[in-house]
Amino acid sequence: MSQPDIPPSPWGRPRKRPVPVRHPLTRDRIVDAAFTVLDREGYDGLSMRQVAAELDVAVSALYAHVSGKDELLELMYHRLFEGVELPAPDPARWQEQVKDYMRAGRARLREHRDMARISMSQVPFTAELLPHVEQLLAIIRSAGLPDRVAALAGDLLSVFMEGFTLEESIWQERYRDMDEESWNAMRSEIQEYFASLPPDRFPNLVAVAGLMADESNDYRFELGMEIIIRGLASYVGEK
Amino acid sequence: MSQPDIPPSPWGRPRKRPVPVRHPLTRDRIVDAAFTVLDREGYDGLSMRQVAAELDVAVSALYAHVSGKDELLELMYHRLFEGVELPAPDPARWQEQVKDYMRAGRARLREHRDMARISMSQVPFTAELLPHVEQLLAIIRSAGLPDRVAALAGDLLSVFMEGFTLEESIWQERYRDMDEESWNAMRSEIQEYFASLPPDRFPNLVAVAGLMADESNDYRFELGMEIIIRGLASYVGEK
DNA sequence: TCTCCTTCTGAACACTGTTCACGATAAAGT
DNA sequence: ACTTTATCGTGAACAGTGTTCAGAAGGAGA
Repeated sequence: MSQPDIPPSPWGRPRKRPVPVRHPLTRDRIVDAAFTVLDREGYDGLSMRQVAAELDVAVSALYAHVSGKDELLELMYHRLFEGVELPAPDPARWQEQVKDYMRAGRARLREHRDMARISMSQVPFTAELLPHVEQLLAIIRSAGLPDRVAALAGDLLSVFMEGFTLEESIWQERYRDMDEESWNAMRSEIQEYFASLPPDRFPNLVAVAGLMADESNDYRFELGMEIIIRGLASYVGEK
Repeated sequence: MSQPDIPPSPWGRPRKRPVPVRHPLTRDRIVDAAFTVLDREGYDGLSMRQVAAELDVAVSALYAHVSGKDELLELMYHRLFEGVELPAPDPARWQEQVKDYMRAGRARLREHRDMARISMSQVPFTAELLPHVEQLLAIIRSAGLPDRVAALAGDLLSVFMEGFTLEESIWQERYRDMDEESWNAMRSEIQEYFASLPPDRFPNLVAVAGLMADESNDYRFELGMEIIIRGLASYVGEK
């Protein structure tokens, strides 16, 4: 089961040695608690002290298992990728496979409040994540894209997925403590606002006002993917 | 012209004081100081106290002009858009116009350290920014894209621009305090690292290793824009 | 000169991430 | 069984954060 170790990336931050603990505090338990706090308090309320409190433990105890908050965030980010299945590349279905990869990513980001914010400040090039990068790259390269496009496509797709989900979650967070009623009021207010802009100065915004305040994020995400993939597909066969 | 300081005699009444408030605090001066601090200390070092110190003023003075740090960040974000020229849409050149818009955005983000991080957590839908959104939308709609695509295109393009620049700046920041030499060492190390991955498990990463560690960010940005625009262009005429 | 009013100050509050000398505790050695 | 030893967790402290608020300073108007 144990594969040969992937050498640690030179830019990754040095880890604390994984000391086998008999009992309680482990990195995993800390990460679990961190997610609990994140979901309850949001990103701005995610503090080492809150995590420690969640575990009924002194703050300083955390630092024996985790080098600091940065590493904790990194570990949370890694959680995102745990247990995702990586299908074998099927050149005939590369577009659908890419979309599935993106959909899965967005879904996982949405599982935890403010997760997109954490994800955005991480660079997915640590050793643990290489298999996923490799897999996406495999799917894209199997489609017959030129290497210079393939090398960028992963970034492009990830940036869209994370950025889109981040924007989604910012809106969501902004109206977090609003009841259904005032949220609907707000929505129609926004729509009215766009529609009521001076049409001579904002003709285009007014024209698409209905579409912009439309809340079908799923559709918008699908369309965004389709646009990018069409762009990628236009390079198939090029050198 | 300031006079040389005479130490106050301990028995005398406290003199009226050192910093004459020649011209008063304004939002603009505060934002200026914030940028100075940002460039010197980075995002994590951008604190209200540092900004106040930059202006030789007590922290609490800031709160008379700015509701809090959030608003300060928003004002900084608005600065980004000040003085950008908005060309009249020319349907024949829409692709180049979109690219120019993106290039300008990236350039402005790169003018200040960590600016991409600030930008990423802002949603460009405040009243001051509407003309810019309108303008980009005008260019896109002039190209003959269906409205549902046009309504998303602005988001898609912005997300790419900001996300790309953010990733750029994360790398840049990570190796901020490195001299030229150790940075080159690091670069070849990274390239070696990718090339030295077990080829049976990471055939695709190994294959494009050279391209990934390639540092021509400008080229990658151009290519990314081209991909998205090709995707958009594929919708021209569709309904 | 006296009052009003705006602008700025100083101190305080409740937090934050991180470090470190110190105890408790359980395993290992005798 | 008793002692040693090493590890894990504690509590307190440090230096910093955003924000608030009573009050002082200074100029304008009466």
